[in-house]
Amino acid sequence: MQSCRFAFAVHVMAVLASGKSDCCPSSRLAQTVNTNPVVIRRLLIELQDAGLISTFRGPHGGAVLKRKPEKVTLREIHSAVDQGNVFGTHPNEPSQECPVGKRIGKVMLRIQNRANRALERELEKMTLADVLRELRKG
Amino acid sequence: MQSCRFAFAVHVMAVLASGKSDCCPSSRLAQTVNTNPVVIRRLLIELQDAGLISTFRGPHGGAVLKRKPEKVTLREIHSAVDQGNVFGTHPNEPSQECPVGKRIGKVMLRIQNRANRALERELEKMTLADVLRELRKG
DNA sequence: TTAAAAAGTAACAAAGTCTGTTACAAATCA
DNA sequence: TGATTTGTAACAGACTTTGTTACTTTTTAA
Repeated sequence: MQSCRFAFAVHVMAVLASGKSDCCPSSRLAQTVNTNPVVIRRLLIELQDAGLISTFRGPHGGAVLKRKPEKVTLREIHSAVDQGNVFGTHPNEPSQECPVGKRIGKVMLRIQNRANRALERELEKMTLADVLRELRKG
Repeated sequence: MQSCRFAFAVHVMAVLASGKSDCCPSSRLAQTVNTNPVVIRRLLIELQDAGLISTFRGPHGGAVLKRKPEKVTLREIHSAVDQGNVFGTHPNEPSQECPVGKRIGKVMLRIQNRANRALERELEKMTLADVLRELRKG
């Protein structure tokens, strides 16, 4: 299966950005995403490490955005929660006796890098503010 | 983990393209990729369905390219063996009571489509002939 | 006609990943 | 001091992926 962490993260960030409340606890985020609070907290840690949010403990604690939605790109959210490879590589080393097998690894790495960067470029074009606009449009 | 099918498929196509032999059996392909012949045969079926190769049974059977390497893009190879979503969506339906949860699905679909298309555009720029050139360069 | 070689296919095992869950420790506030 | 919330560890269940075995079907050639 594919990971849904990016979808969860965009959802969480959108809720925080449309925030009527200052601090949103993981329990509330979990309700709207429809998952377990621990799943959300694990996400929040990654978003926090990426500098996108802050979290606070204790009563009235929770998560808040550190930046305005216009200043948060989807690339930042993506790279915060998803390790960045679009597709996988050979799990076992190919035959070093075959001229293709001997060098395919390096070539695949270049292809991977180009694919990763293309994805990042596209995600860089979209901000959390764009997501909010789309949400309002319906 | 991520699927390595695309890497395997590019490897296989490169071997077929650099083909000293007309027909390459799955057993030989499996050797250079370093995996099991059945894994290769499953790939070959998908490449065949995509119109990129032909396979033949019986002695001296195996796989052959149907087109010249210059006419095969990496996008074609990719879409032949990888279902085309860069990242996953919510496994459980989000809360329909939350204004974000209610509409995030559609918005994520648009984001997904843009990401998928960006990846395809990049892979479309590279052909199997480019891969062969890179392999020779080292 | 028969034997050998190859793809096609089904069934299953093993490993890994991912989400979800429970439980508890640490921190914070009233 | 007690309530609330994050942080964190441990584990279960489901799913995906690769690899493996075994068998059928097709094809070639002796």
